[in-house]
Amino acid sequence: MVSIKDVAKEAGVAISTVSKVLNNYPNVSEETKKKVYEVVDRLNFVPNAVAATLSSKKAGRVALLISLNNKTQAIDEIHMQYISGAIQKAQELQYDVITVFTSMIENMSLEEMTRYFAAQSISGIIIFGLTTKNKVIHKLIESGTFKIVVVDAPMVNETTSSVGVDHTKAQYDVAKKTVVENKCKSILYIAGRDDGYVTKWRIDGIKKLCEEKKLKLMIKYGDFSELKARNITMKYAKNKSAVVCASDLMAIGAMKALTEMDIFRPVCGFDGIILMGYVGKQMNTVKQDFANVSSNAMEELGRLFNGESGRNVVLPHTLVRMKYEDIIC
Amino acid sequence: MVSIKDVAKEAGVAISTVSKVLNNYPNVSEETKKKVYEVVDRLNFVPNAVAATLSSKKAGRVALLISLNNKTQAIDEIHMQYISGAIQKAQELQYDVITVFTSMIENMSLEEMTRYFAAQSISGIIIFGLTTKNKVIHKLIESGTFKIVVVDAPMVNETTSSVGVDHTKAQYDVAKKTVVENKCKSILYIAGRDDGYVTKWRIDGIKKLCEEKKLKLMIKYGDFSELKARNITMKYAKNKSAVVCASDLMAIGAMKALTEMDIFRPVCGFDGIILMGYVGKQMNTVKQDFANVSSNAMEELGRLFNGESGRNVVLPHTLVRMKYEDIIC
DNA sequence: TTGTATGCGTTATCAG
DNA sequence: CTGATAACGCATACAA
Repeated sequence: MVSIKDVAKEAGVAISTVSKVLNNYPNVSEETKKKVYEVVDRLNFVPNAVAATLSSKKAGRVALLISLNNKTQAIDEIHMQYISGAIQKAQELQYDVITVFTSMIENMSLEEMTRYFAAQSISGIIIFGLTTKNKVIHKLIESGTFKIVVVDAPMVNETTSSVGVDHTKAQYDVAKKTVVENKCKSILYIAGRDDGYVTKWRIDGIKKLCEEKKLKLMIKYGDFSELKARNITMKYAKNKSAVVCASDLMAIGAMKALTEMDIFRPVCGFDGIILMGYVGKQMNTVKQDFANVSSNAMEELGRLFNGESGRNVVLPHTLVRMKYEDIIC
Repeated sequence: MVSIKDVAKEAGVAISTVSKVLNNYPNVSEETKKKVYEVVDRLNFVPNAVAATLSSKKAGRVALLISLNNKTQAIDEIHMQYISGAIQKAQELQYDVITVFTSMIENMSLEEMTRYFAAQSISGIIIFGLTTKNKVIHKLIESGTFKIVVVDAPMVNETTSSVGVDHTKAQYDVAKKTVVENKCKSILYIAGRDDGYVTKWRIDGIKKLCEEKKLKLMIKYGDFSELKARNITMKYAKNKSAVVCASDLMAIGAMKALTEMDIFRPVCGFDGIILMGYVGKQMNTVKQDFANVSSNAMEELGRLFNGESGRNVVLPHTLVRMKYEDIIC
């Protein structure tokens, strides 16, 4: 294994000089730079990331904290996009990434959780799928021990940023399009889980629309469950003129129910997952670019690492109709 | 941050003693053990994994190498299962895990790739989705530099194990069931990509069945593409009595084509992905437990770390019919 | 501009 | 059975 020592010897300079060249320190002559780079190239040297993080005080290791609480694997697509987007950007920024599932740390106290991350020299964490119920993680965020970026949750402080689309506006937009297209008068809204931040935001969106358009609105909680959405639809959709759902999966459940009931009601979803293309009928949905979201989250973490303070980052969304022809390949 | 030094001081022993206690070295008195553990507990000490891997010579960091070449996100489910299964088991075995996508290393030479992993102190690699075309990775395997477990590819040597279901038998089983149920006489087989190892194995399976049952067999390569499977079906399915596909996605494409052609032919798939439940009609498919596969791969890597030599590990598969009622929740 | 020396938190090899 | 002490590979304050 060729180390920085070998490079130094071969180039006829000191270890520290090589280190300086590699880390772009200002006071190094062009000549030695060239010399060092030549040897680095020739010996095919890559600095040992483990040694670097041990030695350096500066941030560079980040943990992806992912909740796999939902049993349904149909949304694995979303997590996978999150992971690959984050890892891609991390490589660009030269950060190391470890992936952690909440199931691995769910019973820890704040102390234990802090140690757990500290033991891995983690300096930043990106949290996906945080609910209001997870108290320990909230404490972790408040503690300020780590730089944290939360996706789709309104946590912002000196060491914490939040990243995500504007769920209120997105829900408003997609519902409006559906309602206008079909001249609807009353809406059955199937919300997510009451412990989810996005749930509240999206409800705000649908409420705003209904006030503006003077539509009657009934809100039921479907817990992001396809089955519950199905049952709710069976029970309440008949005398409504549209079913607006807070997720694609619930929209699929609602649509299947309507088909069975043999009545037509426009349905719209939220997320833009590929699965939507397979269920036969088209519908409007909000398309989030999940890889882009987590890529942005990683960049935002970079800002925090550089000493800047937390903020709220809003990412764009688009409205789409997904049909089979679009997704087949 | 409490370190081993703090523990040593607090317990009134030497650093090395603490280390020995923590790593279960033989020659330590029960008394000092108890003393050390008490302090470890009280100070909530967790050894720094980064420092440990830098210092220790022993294997403990593994890379998950994942191909995301297919555009279709419908199979993200599979990758996600692979990842979570591997990480779960790794935590159990006290290994560190990093996730690497082939896109990040695809243009590297053997040298560069070796450095890349070495730079991260990687000692073991689990490879998913290897094709015959990736020459550099084959060289990496032959080099013996790392302990490697390959999923679904027949690479076995002193430092390499392979893990996966018996694809030949699985293809034979699922096709047989379909053929028998429907009393078929001739088969259109839509294979995967010709550079995939599983493709060859599965073809062996269908050939064996056709010989046994004296069925006429036509084989076409669908490249695991839903669209190609669709086109192949359109072109050749009419005068066959069943369509056997080497993947669920292709089976879905075939089924959609048959529906459009307004003819019925039994179709069977391979993989058992959730998506199958959404496409309306049921069909037979092979269910692989992907999380279990990668969990086993991680365990196998552990064996290699312990100095044992490579081998071929065959995991069980099951036959299922997936319908909507089974997957909704 | 370059080199020297020290430390990061462990593990491992000795000597005691 | 226990304790110094030298690595591990790199970063960095400080000296030259």
